[in-house]
Amino acid sequence: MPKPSPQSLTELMQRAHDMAGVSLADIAFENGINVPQDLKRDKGWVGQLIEMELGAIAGSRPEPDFIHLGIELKTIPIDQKGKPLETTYVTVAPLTDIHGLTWEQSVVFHKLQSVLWVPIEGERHIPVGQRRVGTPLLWSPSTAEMALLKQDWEEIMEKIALGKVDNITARHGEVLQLRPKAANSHTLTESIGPDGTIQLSNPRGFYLKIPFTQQILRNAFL
DNA sequence: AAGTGATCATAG
DNA sequence: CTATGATCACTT
Repeated sequence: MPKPSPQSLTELMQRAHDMAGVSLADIAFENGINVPQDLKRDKGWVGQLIEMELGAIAGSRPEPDFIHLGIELKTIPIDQKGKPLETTYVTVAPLTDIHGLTWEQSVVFHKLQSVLWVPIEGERHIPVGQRRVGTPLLWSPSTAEMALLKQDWEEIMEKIALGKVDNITARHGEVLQLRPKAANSHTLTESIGPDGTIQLSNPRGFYLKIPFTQQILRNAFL
């Protein structure tokens, strides 16, 4: 029995706050879900579990989790100090038909307009079921954060447009980086080649780097 | 230990 | 394959 989608921001935040301090095993039990021994083969398990508990719309549509509220849900694994353990995936990167695409039109821009961060204990020595949910945080980028994101996005997209996608590494970008996003390194998708024609490359995705998300969480709890 | 590149499951 | 949800695991 799926949970109904929250009808207001207030209701969503109320539900999110009610999860704080609760273990994943408890939340899984409530939803009739089994807890995996580890996340090696269940990498998206925590995210799916929280989506279910909060009543997010299921599916893999390229839309916000709470479309009617314009809010994107992101769980983020943290250590005991509250520091993120992993980078945060944002979206796949368009590698073709990007002529004239602006930052304001980009999927990254829209996805990060309003994000509900749900920190989850993520250290590997803690059994998955015993990991607890932290205090939720509704975030929208500040002017400064937005400027950093825009700058990185524009630099990365310019390289893609110039046919240099295969030369871009995760080192590019201060807060936003481009990394492989595929089943494996042999997966191919169309991209722009050095000569301007269509070629094949490993699909890429945009990720938020750890120091950036760490600041977001830190600012909220200071 | 941090950071980058690779990978896993599932829905459509 | 694309897009959703991310974490794994090797290199530095």
